[in-house]
Amino acid sequence: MARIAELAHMSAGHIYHYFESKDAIIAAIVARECAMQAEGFANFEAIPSEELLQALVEKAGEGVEMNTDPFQSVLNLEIAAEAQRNPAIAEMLRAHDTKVRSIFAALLTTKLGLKDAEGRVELLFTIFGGLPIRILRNPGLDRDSLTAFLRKAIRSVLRD
Amino acid sequence: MARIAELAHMSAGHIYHYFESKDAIIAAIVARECAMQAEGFANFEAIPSEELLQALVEKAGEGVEMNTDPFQSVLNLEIAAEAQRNPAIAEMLRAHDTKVRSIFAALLTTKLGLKDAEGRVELLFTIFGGLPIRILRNPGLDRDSLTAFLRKAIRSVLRD
DNA sequence: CATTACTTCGAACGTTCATTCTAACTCTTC
DNA sequence: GAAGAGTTAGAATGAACGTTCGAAGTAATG
Repeated sequence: MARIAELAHMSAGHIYHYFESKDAIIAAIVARECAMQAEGFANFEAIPSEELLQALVEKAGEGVEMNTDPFQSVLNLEIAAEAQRNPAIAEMLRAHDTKVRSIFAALLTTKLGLKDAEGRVELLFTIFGGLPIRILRNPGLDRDSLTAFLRKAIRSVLRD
Repeated sequence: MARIAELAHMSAGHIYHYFESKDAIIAAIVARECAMQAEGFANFEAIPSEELLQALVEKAGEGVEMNTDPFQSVLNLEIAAEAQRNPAIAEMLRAHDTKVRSIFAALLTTKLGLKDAEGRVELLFTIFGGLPIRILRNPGLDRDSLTAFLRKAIRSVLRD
């Protein structure tokens, strides 16, 4: 709280006029991150069926960039760690995950005509969700090389 | 420390006869986890070249099982979170990661004759490293369905 | 100008936590 | 069985942290 107050240029006590507790701040951060991610997924819905596969393959680079970004990757890991000890945060994360999973699976089913879309989605989410851990363990990661093979994998997973 | 003492059936003070500090306990846990993981990778080296690809595809199921195990996945996420605020732990993780990455990449290069093995390894490590986050966000994850597509992806990534 | 409401501060509080220390206990050795 | 070394407990310590609270400051209203 002291550090947050410092960064927000206010006293620690003053923060409690905006947030009920530190947990409320954390919940707000997580909610904002979930909302931002949901927005990203919403963009896919506007893409015509015949372009979707190619678009997903191309967007892989952005996904790698975003999920290995120093700020974003640290925040995402921090959120995961918080969810392990804070049931309220875990619940937020799970509800959000269920939502984006079904959105994305529906996309694959209807636009790409794929069976078992849920399993494919889980694999893709595992990969992008795993990037923060990867960059933590190997900060010198060659993003381009990884992206190249990721694109191969995506094409394979999104094929019948 | 109180909780550790309770689980170890000793007083909190007594623990300090075995470990210098709480950080030393954490470092020991991380070192043990790294050693166990390194052992697992060492097993691959005994596999003949012509069986390796098939073995890796088959071992995917075990990898999913292990990395979504309630204890193991929570511990791995906890270690990652710790590394974010404890430089000593981060260094251990990175040194270990460099080691296993090069072991595995050498395997792919010499036994499977693959180029750009490093990139392939990064993708595989990203996937398995991402499983703890996946199971956290979706505890109801269908492991079999995920494993099926993971095997497809592995075959694709380990092809020329 | 006076009164009221809102804003902001920072000290104080209570709790939690890792760590230290002293004293008691247990075993070994002569 | 006495002495000494190693072991264990548990209270004490001091720091860190989230939160509360009263006072001081600022703006709005009549």
